[in-house]
Amino acid sequence: MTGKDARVMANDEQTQTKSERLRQHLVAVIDAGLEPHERLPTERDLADTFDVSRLTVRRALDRLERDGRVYRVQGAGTFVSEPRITKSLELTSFSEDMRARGLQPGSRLVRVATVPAGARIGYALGLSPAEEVLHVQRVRLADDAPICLEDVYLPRVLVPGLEDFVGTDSLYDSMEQRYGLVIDRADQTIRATVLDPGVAALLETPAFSPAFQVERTGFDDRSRPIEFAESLYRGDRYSYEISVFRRSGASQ
Amino acid sequence: MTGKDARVMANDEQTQTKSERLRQHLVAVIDAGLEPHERLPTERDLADTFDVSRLTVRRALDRLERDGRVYRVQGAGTFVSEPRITKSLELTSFSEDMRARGLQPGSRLVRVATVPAGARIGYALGLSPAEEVLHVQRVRLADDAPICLEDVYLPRVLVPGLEDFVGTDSLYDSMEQRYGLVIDRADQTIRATVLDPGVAALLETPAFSPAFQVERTGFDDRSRPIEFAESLYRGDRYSYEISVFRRSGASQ
DNA sequence: AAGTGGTCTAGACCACCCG
DNA sequence: GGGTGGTCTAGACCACTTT
Repeated sequence: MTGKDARVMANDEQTQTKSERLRQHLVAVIDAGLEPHERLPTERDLADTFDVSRLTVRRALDRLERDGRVYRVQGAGTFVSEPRITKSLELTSFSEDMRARGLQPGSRLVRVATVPAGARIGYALGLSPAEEVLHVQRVRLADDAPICLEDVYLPRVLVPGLEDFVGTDSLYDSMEQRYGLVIDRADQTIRATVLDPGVAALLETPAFSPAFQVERTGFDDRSRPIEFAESLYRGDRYSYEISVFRRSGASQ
Repeated sequence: MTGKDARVMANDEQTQTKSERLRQHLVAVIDAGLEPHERLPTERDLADTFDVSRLTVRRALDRLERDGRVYRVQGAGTFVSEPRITKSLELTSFSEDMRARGLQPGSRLVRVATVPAGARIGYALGLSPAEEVLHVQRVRLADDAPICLEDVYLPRVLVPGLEDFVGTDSLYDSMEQRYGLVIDRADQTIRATVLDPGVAALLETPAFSPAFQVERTGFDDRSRPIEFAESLYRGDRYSYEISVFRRSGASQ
């Protein structure tokens, strides 16, 4: 009963685990004034202070370490990391991505249509080539300037009637709220290319400018494909900033 | 004492934790013949079978889930994932990367020199602009065809005498074996660009071909910068294949 | 020698799904 | 309701670094 009480008690704003609340608290403490390489309290001290088990403390610190906020040295302690410029690559919507870069996201609808999937898109989505998909083509904007041309393909059966809302709402908000579709993971292939004159015109940039070509297949939390997308990003206005880590486990 | 005995006993080949051994065992079981979406034994069953605690089982499954090998559904079970085409972005050397793509890695040394860091490289490495860095420029090959032009800068004080081995050994093997320098994490910025005529000639490709420009700062396990590198990858011969995940923790 | 993080145990309660 | 994964506890021993 104590477990449940504690959980309910502290839920002023959000339903969260103890370790997640502790993690957020530690982030606040670090941001409030700890210097890089300054030592945090020991795991046992934190456990005592916040009246949780040491395992719970370690879970919070594990996440902070994965996020690059702290590093740990066995026998010595846990220390604040040097501030990072880049974050690990995350699955974010275009809108979130632009806001994180301090830009105002926007969108210009080019085409909405129901079409047969065809071989390539059908293969990516695990559909027969004859099965219908909803095709949404948009020019994505940041501060009213074109950033990328995006073609999204969704299995028709998963999103009946979605075309009526495409112009107005966020596509992914609609998918989540109307159909319960949430993309949990996406596999991407990123290529370097140059823009065809037609695409270049849509993106208001010279023909043959450098660009990223991104193919993405989005999966739900049970690894079922629910989205295939192709995007062309202006190379002069977009870059990837990512952190990569040495793999711990061998083989795979 | 039982813990230590068990650890020593099973260390025929490697020194590993119980959860890591269990993880590798499960990978072998999955690869041996489990179908996608087939259910694994329950966590409690695995704990009994392998005579470990449930937490240890969960640690193994956590890693498999992060690697995309399994997915879990609360109340239902743990299931084998659909095979993945792409893996999460990992910190690998060029050589490992090429071997993973089934290509024979190679290298053509262009320049080795000791130079002042300058403002940009010094900033990235946390050095004064006047401090000396070792500059190694190489054309990296796959199956004897040029893939990228790579400029690596290392603080001179960290790698005294390295220039004598640059032509012969793997650069990162040398750094690790001679100086104990291991890159644990790297921050990268990836841009789309086209190749200057000079670089294009080195890479044996037409001028103004599409290319990736990659800036990388490598850090050791205590978040100290130990390497700055710039690479230009031929867009026709290189692409990024990565998985991205919905972030679990909020804020950050 | 003392203290730190790394790993593990045995047991408990919760939220969720229906094999 | 019974079984599943998700979270948490209190305690233990190990490997490692160092006030």
